[in-house]
Amino acid sequence: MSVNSPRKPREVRCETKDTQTRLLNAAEALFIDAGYAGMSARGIADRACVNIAAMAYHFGSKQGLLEAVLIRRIAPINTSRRRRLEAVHERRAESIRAILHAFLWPVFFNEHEAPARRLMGRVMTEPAEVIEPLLNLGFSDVIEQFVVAAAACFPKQDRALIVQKFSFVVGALNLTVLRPSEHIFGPAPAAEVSFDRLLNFSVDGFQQWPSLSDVNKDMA
Amino acid sequence: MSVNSPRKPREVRCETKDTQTRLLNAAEALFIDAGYAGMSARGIADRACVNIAAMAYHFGSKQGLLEAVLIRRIAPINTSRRRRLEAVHERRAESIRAILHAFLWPVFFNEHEAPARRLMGRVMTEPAEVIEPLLNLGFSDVIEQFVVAAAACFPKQDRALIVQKFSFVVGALNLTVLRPSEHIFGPAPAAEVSFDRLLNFSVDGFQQWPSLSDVNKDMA
DNA sequence: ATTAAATTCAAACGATCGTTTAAATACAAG
DNA sequence: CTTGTATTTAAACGATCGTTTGAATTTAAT
Repeated sequence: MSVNSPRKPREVRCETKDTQTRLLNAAEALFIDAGYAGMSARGIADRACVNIAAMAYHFGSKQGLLEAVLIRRIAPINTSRRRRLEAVHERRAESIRAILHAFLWPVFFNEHEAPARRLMGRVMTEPAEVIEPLLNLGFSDVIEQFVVAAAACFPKQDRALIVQKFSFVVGALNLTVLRPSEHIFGPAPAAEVSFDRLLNFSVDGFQQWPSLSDVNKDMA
Repeated sequence: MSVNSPRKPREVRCETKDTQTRLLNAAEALFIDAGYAGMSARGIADRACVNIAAMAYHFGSKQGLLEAVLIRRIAPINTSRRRRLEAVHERRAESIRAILHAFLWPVFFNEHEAPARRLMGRVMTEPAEVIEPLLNLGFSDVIEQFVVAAAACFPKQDRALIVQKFSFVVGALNLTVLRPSEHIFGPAPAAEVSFDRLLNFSVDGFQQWPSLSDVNKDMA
């Protein structure tokens, strides 16, 4: 069965970085492809060219390694999100576009680009017990701050509506960066293109636009 | 470790339906929670109150059981999507709202409601090798038809832009129905509420609204 | 060179994985 | 009841799982 096929032999020679970094990179790649349950300790060790026991020595356990993988990528993204949101507040430029820009930008443009993007997409789809420890690291706090900022832009809209609209943005972001099935939507556009499109789409979705009939009335 | 904790004992008595249905229901529930790699044959058998060998007898393999699970829920949804899109064409009412309505409605409102919704959300996040056999069952064909219909609504927009906007809708839909982390966005609203909000959000995102500055210019 | 700490290693642990086998049971038709 | 088919069962298969052990090796400081 293809799904349970034995591990493929590594096609590329191993990296030259230190053991911990090689473990982090290998675990990251396998987690992105197969999720937590689908990545095996031996698969990680093989890809990282380290002994199977190195994982326990450096990270305590498979779960500990995953947490280190997630923190390495997601903590910088969330830090960047916080800083950008603060900057928006400082220049009193709290438009929904500026807020969503601050939320989306760090995912598409950061020092680790693609791996960080796909990690961000994968982690949200994992079972609750896998990501629960991560959520306690300030992930939901950042979301909360952005929801508050977005709600301030639309004082007439229900708070619950704002929350759900924000979840729509997160969902669209997830599928965009994870790209689980290029068979369906084709190859991913450049990050700059996807970012612009997603930002425009999200801003328009957040806006409470007049209905089309009203617009036509105004035209008349 | 909580992630690798032993299977919890079933708290509810087993269903009274036939073996195949019990297997399908059990596999569906475990797949929704943990994905393909995270659901075990013995966990399925335990939950369905059947012998471990029953899975191979009735469905050939774990993979065969998963395919049956997916077909049972997703085929009706896609059939409904096709019918509704055809109806839109027949009454010559091809607005983006009507098209997205036809696409989203069958996910929120069908005879199996919540299980079908969450299955739909989970399957899109699985590794490619897991869902590949499913995609050959007309899944991507349906998407393609809707993309064509949506593109016809906006002849001035790039086809690639339409495709990506549609992927945004699918992503927002996925997170809405999967709800991997209620810790972040709180409990899910009623299906009717989520459907309305997602439809409005998606329609507005698809529209090529004038920029805010242009609107203000028109107001002046 | 000697010592001590840090790291890597081969090997094995018990547990669980998906799957298979062959016997036991249930069931329907003659 | 008898026969034959359909289904369920207990038991075991080899493979892989995450983790642990203790010795070998490397590294750095004296």
